[in-house]
Amino acid sequence: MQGARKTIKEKSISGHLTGIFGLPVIGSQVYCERDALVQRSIGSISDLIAPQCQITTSIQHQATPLWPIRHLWRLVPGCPTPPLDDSFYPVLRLLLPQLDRERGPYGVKEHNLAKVYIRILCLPKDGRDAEKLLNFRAPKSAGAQSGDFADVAYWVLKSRCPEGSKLTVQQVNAHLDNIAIKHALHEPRGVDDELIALLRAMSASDQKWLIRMLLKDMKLGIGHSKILETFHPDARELYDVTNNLAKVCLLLKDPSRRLHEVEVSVFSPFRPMLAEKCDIKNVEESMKRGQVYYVETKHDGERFQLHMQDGIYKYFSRNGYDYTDTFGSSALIGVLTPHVARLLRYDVKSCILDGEMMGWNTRLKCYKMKGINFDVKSLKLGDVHQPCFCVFDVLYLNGQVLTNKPLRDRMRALQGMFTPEEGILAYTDRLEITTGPQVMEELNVAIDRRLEGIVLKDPGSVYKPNTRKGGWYKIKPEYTEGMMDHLDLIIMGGYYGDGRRRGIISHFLVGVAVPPTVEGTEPSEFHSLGRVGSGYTMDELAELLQKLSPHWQRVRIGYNPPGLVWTKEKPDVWIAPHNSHIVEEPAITSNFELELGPLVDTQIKATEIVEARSFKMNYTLRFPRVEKIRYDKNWNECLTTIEFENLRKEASGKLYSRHVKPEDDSDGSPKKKRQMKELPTLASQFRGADLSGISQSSALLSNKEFCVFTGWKTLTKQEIETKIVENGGTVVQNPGPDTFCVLASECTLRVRNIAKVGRYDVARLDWLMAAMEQGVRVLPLWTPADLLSISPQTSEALATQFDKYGDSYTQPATLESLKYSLAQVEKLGDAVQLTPEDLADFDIELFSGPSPYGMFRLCYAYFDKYEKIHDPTSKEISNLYLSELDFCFYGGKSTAFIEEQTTHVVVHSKFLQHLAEIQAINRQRPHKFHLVTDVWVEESVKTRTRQDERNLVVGLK
DNA sequence: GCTGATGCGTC
DNA sequence: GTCCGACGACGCATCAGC
DNA sequence: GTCGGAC
Repeated sequence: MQGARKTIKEKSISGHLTGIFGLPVIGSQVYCERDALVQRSIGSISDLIAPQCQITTSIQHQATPLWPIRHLWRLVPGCPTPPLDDSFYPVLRLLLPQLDRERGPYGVKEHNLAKVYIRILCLPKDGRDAEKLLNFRAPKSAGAQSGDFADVAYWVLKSRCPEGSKLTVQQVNAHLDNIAIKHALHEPRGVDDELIALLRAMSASDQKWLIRMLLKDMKLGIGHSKILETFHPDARELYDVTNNLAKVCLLLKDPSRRLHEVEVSVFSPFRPMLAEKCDIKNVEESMKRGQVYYVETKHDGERFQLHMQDGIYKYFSRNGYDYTDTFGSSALIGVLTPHVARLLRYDVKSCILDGEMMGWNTRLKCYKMKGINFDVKSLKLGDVHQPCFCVFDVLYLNGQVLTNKPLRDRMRALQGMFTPEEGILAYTDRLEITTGPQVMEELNVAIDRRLEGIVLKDPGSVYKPNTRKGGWYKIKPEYTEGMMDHLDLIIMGGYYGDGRRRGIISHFLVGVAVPPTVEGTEPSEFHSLGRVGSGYTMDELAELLQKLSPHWQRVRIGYNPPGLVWTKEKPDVWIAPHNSHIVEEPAITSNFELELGPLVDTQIKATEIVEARSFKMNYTLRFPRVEKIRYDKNWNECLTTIEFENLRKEASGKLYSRHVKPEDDSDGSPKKKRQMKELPTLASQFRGADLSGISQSSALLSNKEFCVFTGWKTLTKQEIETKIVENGGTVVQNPGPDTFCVLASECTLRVRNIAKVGRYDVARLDWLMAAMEQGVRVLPLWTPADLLSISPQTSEALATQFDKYGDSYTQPATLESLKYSLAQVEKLGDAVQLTPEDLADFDIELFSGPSPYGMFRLCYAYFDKYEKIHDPTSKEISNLYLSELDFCFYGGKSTAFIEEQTTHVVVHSKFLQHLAEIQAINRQRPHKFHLVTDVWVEESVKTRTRQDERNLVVGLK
């Protein structure tokens, strides 16, 4: 059996090689024959004579000068010089077009190719063949070959192409080079010319292979690992650390010579080490007892590696693409390198760093979430966002390769390699832990901070390029059953599949129902939400298609099927809703509780439902897949637009406003069903006390829900919880939407995390204990001194009270009262430790709608109130206190000096003496600030919206 | 100048 | 366990057509 | 990124 399988495998390799290169290569002899292959394929470069080997079956012994290749290389800016000796490379790069990094993109895919072929073959526009090419996936048009463009093209070309082929491997490579060059030079005509030339010179079956090369998918039924392996036992490993097929061919010319050590090297992009997906449930059992592990935050950015040697820098993306141009090749150029060069320790002469490139908002001082209107690879100088490289590994340092050192040694080497600077260059946060609950705790911290998840690393692991099983584990809440809500969506349409799934409807357009206007009737309108094409097995798909296939109808332009509403994204075929079925897709949309650890109940970041342009709903799911096909549900039971909006708001709405919606408070609204399937339970010491048998002795805390984080003085947490219940209160282990406040005796890590999220007030236990001990009937109002952390709502409420006590915004105030209020503001500003993530939420808030109390959230202002600019010790000459107070109350930040981050300078409307000087300062700044008067602040407060600075600007030219 | 289509990189 | 292809989303660049 | 399927 084993033998039989092996034979098949070998046959497929040799078969394909034979098919393409016309070589009689058999089974395991493939690489033994390699030298012959090289000789035939490329000949000797030195004599400038090209080989005789050529694509596909016929072999023509034709000598071709090689000069075009050499010549062309020079035309490509920044291209490395080609290998100038015998090499299998010209062949291998055709076999593995996806791995070839030396030829740029062709800018041509199926659709463009179809148009080119139609044009150059002068095919009738509405004819059968044109239709075949353009709709190559549709079985009706393309027939038996549907789903494989190259195959479809072959049948179209068959009768129109010359029989024999004359092209050599070199010529093919030269043409492909030409296409890439013409594309890079934005000369589509040039690309056409090349394709025409190729078409004239090649047989139909050669064209088929050429098309596959152009599409960078050879459909060999064999992956690149196997091909490389066949070429040389070390080829794969070498490829993983170089991303360079030419180098692989060059260094591994001799199949019998093994490479003793394959190592990363400076300026060669390696394929980065990956982390294995891991469910938090299984973490504890797979952790070795007593062993130390690292926990790192998993940033949602883009993987990058930085190579440096002697002041030359290069940056490579995950797949080995060079982005040095955007980040900078030296200390003198680029958006990042000038800073990095400054921060690297003086004695670092060469290094390779691995990390995640994040976008940093310089004004809000936070990381930008990936995705929404943002690409870290295309940042420019002067943007509010700048790239920040979060480093988590070092693979090479001052001539020494570190990949084979255990992670803990590499971390030692990394330590101190550079001075981290906020928003520029950072060490990825790392914690040493030993137990499962600690991992859990860290995951929850990550959830609180709306990070993607965490990465668990074995300190003993060595760096293994391109492997997922090397001792790194990524843990995301999504990986745990029960963390997801399930959306029941209706299939609105279908799409024809590709490759393995060719010829059938393989993926779908799904949507939600508009609730019927008359209650009890069936929904008649459905809005598209997204596409989905995975999560089901082929068998499940077959079963579904069997039920659906009688009802598919072709989508025609200009005709909208009744009741189906989509926008840009249109399916190939549609189905009437009453014939359709429901699929269930998972999405994180809501609060969830882990019954584990001292945990925090909160929603995770809202990226699972994302804004989308292509669908009617204007939202879609981020990583969609079908969890279940719901034959048990009727078509009219699918999710409604209203339900979807509610789910969405649960996830993202709260992030915007941090207000609990009134309807959420009333228990009349149906609580969302949540499937908590066999979540792990927690050791009893982490659980809350059993409070069921406690009798109530006071109503002091009635209708109030508390969450106790710590003990107090001699009392344990459970004893405090008991007291709360005795006084009529309720207790939860994790704060939720109904929680009155969190209680703690000191600023523990957990308190700080809660404070960072800023949604809850955290009160000192002293305050509550004092009230309970004194036996007061009404809970005393807290003062800022009673609070460890203040939510924005409470902050606002406190501010309102101060108004009541005389600090009106319009009435003249005494110096004393102002000072008090300002101190208060300052205190609040200190207490509300908003994380960058929160600020980002406010960012969204500000740009997508007005906010009642955060209108100055993005603003950093300098108030021009002293005799000398920038000198708080000089005499005060203009009274801007009121403006400043207002400004700070409504989210602004005032600074003592004009700083880089300063967005506004506020001058008094009656005191304009400093104007010229301030304008002069502004002119020298790369980021200009707005120059406004106190009237701007006043008007903004009055209207509760930030006024356009230009309308109230003074004297700016 | 805007929009939609198309291609190419990331996740 | 591994590898691989078939799928999802985005942003950005470019180009054709309005 | 996700997933199922083949080996």
